[in-house]
Order: sequence, then structure tokens, then C-alpha cells
Amino acid sequence: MSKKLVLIDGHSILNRAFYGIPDLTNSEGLHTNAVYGFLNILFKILEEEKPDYLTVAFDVHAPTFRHKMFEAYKGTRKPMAEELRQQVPLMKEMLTAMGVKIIEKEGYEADDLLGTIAKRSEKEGVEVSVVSGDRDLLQLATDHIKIRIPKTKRTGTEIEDYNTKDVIERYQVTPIQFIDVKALMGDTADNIPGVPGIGEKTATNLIVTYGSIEEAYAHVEEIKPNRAKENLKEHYDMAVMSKTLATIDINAKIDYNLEDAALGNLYTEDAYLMCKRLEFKNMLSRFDVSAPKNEAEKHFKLITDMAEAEAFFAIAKKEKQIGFWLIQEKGELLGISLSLGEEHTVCILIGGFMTEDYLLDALKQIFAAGVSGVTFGLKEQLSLLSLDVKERTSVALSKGFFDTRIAAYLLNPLKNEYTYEDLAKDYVGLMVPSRTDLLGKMSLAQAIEEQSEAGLKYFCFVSYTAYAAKTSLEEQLVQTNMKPLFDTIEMPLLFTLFDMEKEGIAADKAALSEYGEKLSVRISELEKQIYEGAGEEFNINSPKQLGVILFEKLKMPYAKKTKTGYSTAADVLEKLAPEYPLVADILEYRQLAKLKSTYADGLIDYIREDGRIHSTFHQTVTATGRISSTEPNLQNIPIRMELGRLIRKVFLPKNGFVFVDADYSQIELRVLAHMSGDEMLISAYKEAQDIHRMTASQVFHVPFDEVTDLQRRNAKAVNFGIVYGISSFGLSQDLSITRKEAADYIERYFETYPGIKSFLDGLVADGKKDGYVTTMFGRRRPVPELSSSNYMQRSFGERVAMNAPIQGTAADIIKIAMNRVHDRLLQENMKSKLLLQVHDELLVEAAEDEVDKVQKILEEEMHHAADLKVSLEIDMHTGKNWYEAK
DNA sequence: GAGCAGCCA
DNA sequence: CATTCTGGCTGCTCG
Repeated sequence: MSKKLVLIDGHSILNRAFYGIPDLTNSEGLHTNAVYGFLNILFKILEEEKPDYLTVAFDVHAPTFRHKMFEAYKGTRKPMAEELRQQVPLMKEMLTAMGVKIIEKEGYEADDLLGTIAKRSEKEGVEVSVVSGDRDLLQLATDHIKIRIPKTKRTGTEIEDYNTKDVIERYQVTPIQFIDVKALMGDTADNIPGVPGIGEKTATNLIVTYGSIEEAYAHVEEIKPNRAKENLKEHYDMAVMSKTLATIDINAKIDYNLEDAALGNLYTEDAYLMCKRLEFKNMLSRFDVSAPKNEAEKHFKLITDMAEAEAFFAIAKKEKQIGFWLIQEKGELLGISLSLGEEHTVCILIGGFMTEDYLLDALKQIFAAGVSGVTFGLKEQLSLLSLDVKERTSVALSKGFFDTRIAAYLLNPLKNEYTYEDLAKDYVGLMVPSRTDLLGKMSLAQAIEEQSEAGLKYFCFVSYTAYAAKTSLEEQLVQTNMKPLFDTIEMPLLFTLFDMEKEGIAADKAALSEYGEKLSVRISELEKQIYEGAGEEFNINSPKQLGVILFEKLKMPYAKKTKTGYSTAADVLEKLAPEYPLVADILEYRQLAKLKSTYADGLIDYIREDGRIHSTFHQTVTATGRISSTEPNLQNIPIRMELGRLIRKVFLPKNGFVFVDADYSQIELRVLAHMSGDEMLISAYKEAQDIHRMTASQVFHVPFDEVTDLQRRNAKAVNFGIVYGISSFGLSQDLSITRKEAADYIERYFETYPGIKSFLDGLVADGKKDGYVTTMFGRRRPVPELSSSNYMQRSFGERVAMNAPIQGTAADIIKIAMNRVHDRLLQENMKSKLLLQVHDELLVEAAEDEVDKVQKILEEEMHHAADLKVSLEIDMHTGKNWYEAK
């Protein structure tokens, strides 16, 4: 069998890893994400290919022949980001430590080295794989040289492979001709100038027809379209130059001996130390051959025997708690894993006598025996678990379970995701492999089918990690005073949310289509008008193109810049709309296009067989404790504009039911009044219905009845601003006033309500001192930005410190109300169901004969959810769709 | 995938 | 001196 060589384009892969992975730094302050990503890609390739030889090529920052022949090429490359540049020497050090052959040579780019080595090795009968993010290398592809391009996707890293036939399939041209196509098209990223007016399509056509740039030029008079003909004539020299630039030198003058690149043991002492220094904790186990494997893994066991299963269940029933995890995919149960500790973790798969019913029944009997269930992500398992118990209230159900994911969220709500391997690291002190480490992109069904050892490990690790982390999580919840929050709000809430998701909300598909069609008609009209007004057709949805039309072609004023071009945001366009009908059309177009794509068309796709939309509510996403909603987001259905608000008419109660919608009146401001204890604001709430008018009266020293609309509007904006962690600039933007005027308002506001000022200052001071701020119910939000030396970062931290306790307390309160409303509807055997929560609003589908009772429940439970120094008031409406109920 | 835009509380 | 008010999700373009 022929030998195998893997060649890696060092800078290119480092670059890809750098942009594909969030920033990481070790405690020395070294950036490490690119090195980390590179190693991951490297290991993946090595595992797949099992090569005999390995070499990594790097560019040297010295002039190459390309610079010498083409002046403009010099200094035209984008400078490398500093955080990435620092990692190049680290990467080389790491590779050296692993004994990997590195090659670099002045006067050549990595491409040339790779090309030369690839071609030489091919001649010697070696199978070659070239790994790079750069498609230029496709020119090297042959039947024995495979070009491998890693792509980072949501599902992980996938690799596109190209031999000759794959290049032809994908680009219609041979690998060699690929250079010609590229030279015609140009490549801005690589500073390869192309021929103007020739894009991918024309370039491909020309090369498919003529075979090369030179041949195309020889037949230039035949070329169509005219534009391409003329441009090729004019820019032929440039195209030839570009071709030379893009052509990889396969005869580089280098000494390269294949045997030097023979792959030895990568897992050396030096590599281990380097990993330790860079703090690649979950790579350590890979490198440290002498390190003891975690004990639990040795005892992982697959149970296939019925008697053995029964024996395990019998033991489990006598325990205080059990770690469990339902192995599921696409809503189907594949098995369960159970853990009773380090020496006793098992996995039982569905099949034969082990039926779904049998396993679930056994598990539920364990719970019924009073054993507490510890797991990771309980809400996602409830539909399979289908707890058929008498007492279905959230409070009752939550008593028998501990969700480690929710506990981890409360202890640190700032993470982007919560995984079992992080749980193991942070709360058990154990490095365990992640799902991707174990299974890559393999599906669970596939892993089971192949009787994969890694699959078994994955299943067992989840339940074991949950079991093992619970003790520490619970201790920390107690120590941070969040145990009551966890027990009485968050754990019950997961059951409430599960029921809401399961219930869904009915949406009228036909009405939604009709609404979309009406929008389409008007959108087409507007498109036509806009093209006329602009004097040309362009993509209105492209802010880039739109900016050029408005501010360059039509020379409109108020051009404001964003990072990438002109801002075409609504607040900019609104200034122009009165004078330019075109801009007014664009604003209307934008509004309608948004309604159509996101809401009309968007929502239709989510209506299920049962005619209802089942959104997912996320409990471990926001930094402040709010819940979020996705697929679809039902927390941002239009309401401000009438046209958008009409969408709400498609949300319907089922037959014999109506909607009852209740929302808190200014809950955040009331929370502020309570938490600050400011007597003036509290008395304002006691005296007046209209708090913003009252604020205006108190701040501007005018009698309540003489407050002007403008004064009220300003006071309202300040009230909102205070909650967000006000700044004079922010307020000035919001009210379109000068910064000085805004500062003046704020000063007056704080003079009027001194308690608020001292409360907010106290939050920032405490946040600085403790590193976190807390809500009334003990929820924490860390605010590391407060100690930043960067003004912007620190200011952000200050606003967060002021806002999070207020927004978070309001979130706590409505969560309490949700659980109580949900549980009362159940306890009182009602048909009515809680369907949605929109931050300060609850929507109930109420049976017609239960409306009065539902209203009473909502009123009582929302009103009494918390005992504040001001009363919690709600506004409530009933209707036969969501539009009417608001 | 980043950036812009726009919808909500 | 800078540079700007909290928390979310989705759709679109473009490199």
C-alpha cells in the first residue's frame, strides 16, 4: 500500500481557527484560540487519515518572487490581527514540541512549498492530502493529491475534499484552469486584480470554451457579451499578470526529505507542558499518557441483560438520588443512562425485551420510590418521560428533581452554552470528553448501530456528570443564597414552561397567507416606485447598495457612517423622508418586507399538524433572568404599528375558548421605587394613575393638571432611561435634544428623587466591590466590566449594574406569577391553559365558562407575586384573538 | 459568520 | 479624550 503524506497550510488553518473560535486567553494573557482550533483540526485530520508523514508549511515575511515582479503586490495584504499574529510563534513552538516537521523559506509563500512537496511526493508514489482554507490550492489537485478545505459549520468542522474530478464537478474547469478563472475574476482578499466586469460566471464560461486566458484572448473578437470582450482586450496584461501571481510554484528550491517528516509520537512531555501552559485543559488528557483516567469511566457499563437491569433498578430504589439521562434523537427514545456514582454508571439501550415502556416505567418507579432525579436539561426530557402522576403542579413535580443545567446557569448566567463537559470541569474537577470529541458529527442512532464504544461513553458521561456535579452545585447555590431561587422559582418554572410549549398557540394559516399576499401587492408597487425614483434597479434590502444610491448618487444629506459604509437605519431615513418621496417609499418598503419575511412567511412554517405554533422557551439564556423564546420568537410579535399589530389577529383561541391577556403596569419602575425606597417616587405611585405625568409634575415643578404633553413625554423617556442605566448622551439621542439639555433633565430627576440616585450609585459601588449585583430574590449577575480600565467597558458595566437588578427582579416576579397561575389552573381542575409569557405579560387560553375565574386568578397571582412598597397593578383584556385581547 | 436592520419588553 | 440607555431573536446581504 502506498504511503500517505499530510501537508498543512499553517497560516491558513491558523487563520481559519482564529476566526472560527471565540477568543481565549490563558492566565498569562496570551491569546490561544487559533492554536487551540488548529490542534483540533490537526487531530481530526490525523484520526481520519492516519498518515505516515506530516508537514506544516508557513509563510515567511520576506519579499517573494511575486513582490519582485509586481510592485503593487507589496504591502497590499491586510495586516494580520494582532491577537492572531501573536499566536504564530506559539503554534510553531507547539508543533516543534510535538516533533512535527515545519517548513518555511524566504522568497516563497507556503503555497509554493506545499505545491513543490506535493508534486515531488506524488512522483514518488505517495498519496498526498493538502489541508488549507485557501481555494487557490485547488490547482494542485490530481488523482493522488487531495485538497482538503475545512469549513466551520454549526454542527462542527466539516471538510470538503477535492481530487481532480471534484474540482471539475464543482467549478466545471480542471484544477489547472482554475487559476485562469480566478485571474479573470480577481480576488480582493488576495489582492489579485481581475478583469472588470467579469465575474465567476463569465470567467468560467470563457475558460470552459477556450481553455485558458491566452486562448480566450486569441479569440477575443468572438467573445460575448460585448462588455467582457472590451474589458478583456483592455485588461489582458493585467489578467496574465494575475495568473502568474496566482500560479503556485511547484519547483521551489527547497531541501525536503520525506523521511524527516515521518510521524512519530506527538504526545511528548514538551507538548504536554505546552498544553498546560496554554491551559488547554481538555487536551491535557490526550497528551498526558501517564495521567490517571477518571475513575468513573472505567466502570461505565452497557446493560443488555434483563436480570442485570432489574438488579440495578432494585439498588437504585434504595438510593437518595440517581443521575439519569434519556438518550433521545428526533423525539425518539434510544435508551437511558443511569448513574449511582463513580463506580456505578450504566447505559441501557432500547431493543429486544428492553422496550421504551419498560425502561421508562422502571425509571418512573424509581422516582415513585422517593429517589430524587438528577439530570442535565430536564425540560427537554419531559415529553418522553411523560410523568403520569396525580399531582401535576409545577411546585409538586419540581420537588423530586434537580436540573444541573439550571443550577449552573444561576451560578453563572453569562455563558453562551451549558454543556456537561463544562459541568464536569467546573463542578467535579474532571476533564471529560465532549460529545464532539467522542462522536464528531455522528448521530446517536448511528453510534448505537455501530455499537460504538464512544457512544456508550457519551451516554454514561452525561448522567454521571449530572450526578457528580450535583453536590457542588447545591453547595454553591446555598453559599450564594440562591437555593430558594432555584427551588421555588426556577425548578418549578421548567415544568410550567414545558406545559406552555406543549400546549402551543393556534394560528390561522389561511389568514396568515392572505395577509402575506396583501403585503406582496404593495411591496411590488413600492419596488417599482423605488427603482423609478432611484433611476436604476438595485437590491433595496442591501444597506450597502442603498447607501450608495442615496448618499452618493442622489447626494442626500445626513450621511452617517457605520463601520462598513453609510447608515441607512430608520432614524437616519426618517429625517430625509419629508423631503424625498423615495426615502418615504423605502421606509414603507422596509416595514412591509419585515412583516412579510419575518412574520407572515416566517410564522407559517412553524404551524404544526395540530394547527398550533409551539415555540421553545429558554430558561438559561439571558444574563438578567428573563426567559427567551425561539423557533419562533413569540415575544416580539408587532404591536406598535397598526399594520403590524394586525398579525395578532391570526393567533386564535380554540373553539369554546377566549384569550385573557394580563400585563404588569410599569413593573420595572415599580420595582425601582420599591428597591430604592425613594419616598417621593413611592408616594407618586400612591397618588397618581399616570406615573409619567406625575413624574413630569414633580421634576418640572408644575401642577399635575398643567403638565404639557411634551413634559410628560420627556419624563417618560427619563423614567425608561433610569431603568436602563441612564447617560446624558443616550437620553439626548432618544429625545432628539442636546446632551446638555438631557444632562439637565437627569440632574433635575435625581434632585427630585434623591433615593433613586443613591440606590443606583450603591448598585455600582456594590457591583465593583463584590463583582456581581443581585435581584430582590437573590439572582446574581456578575459584572466583570466594572473593573475594566477601558472607559467604554467600564461605563457598560455601570449601566449593567444599574439595570440588571431591576430587570432581573421584574423577571423573578413574573416567573413567580407564572408558576402560581399555572398551578392554580391545574389544582382547580380548569380547562384553561397558560400559553405565553412576554416579559411583563401573560396570555391565557380561557374556557368560556371559566373566564371570570381566570381573570380572578391572573389578578390575584400577578398582584401578589411580590410584596412591594408600591402595589403591583395589572391591565387585563379579553378577546377572541390576540389583537383584541391586548 | 459578521454586520446591519428591525421587531418586542 | 472618547463615546454613548438594558435585555432578547430573526432575516437579509456580502465577504
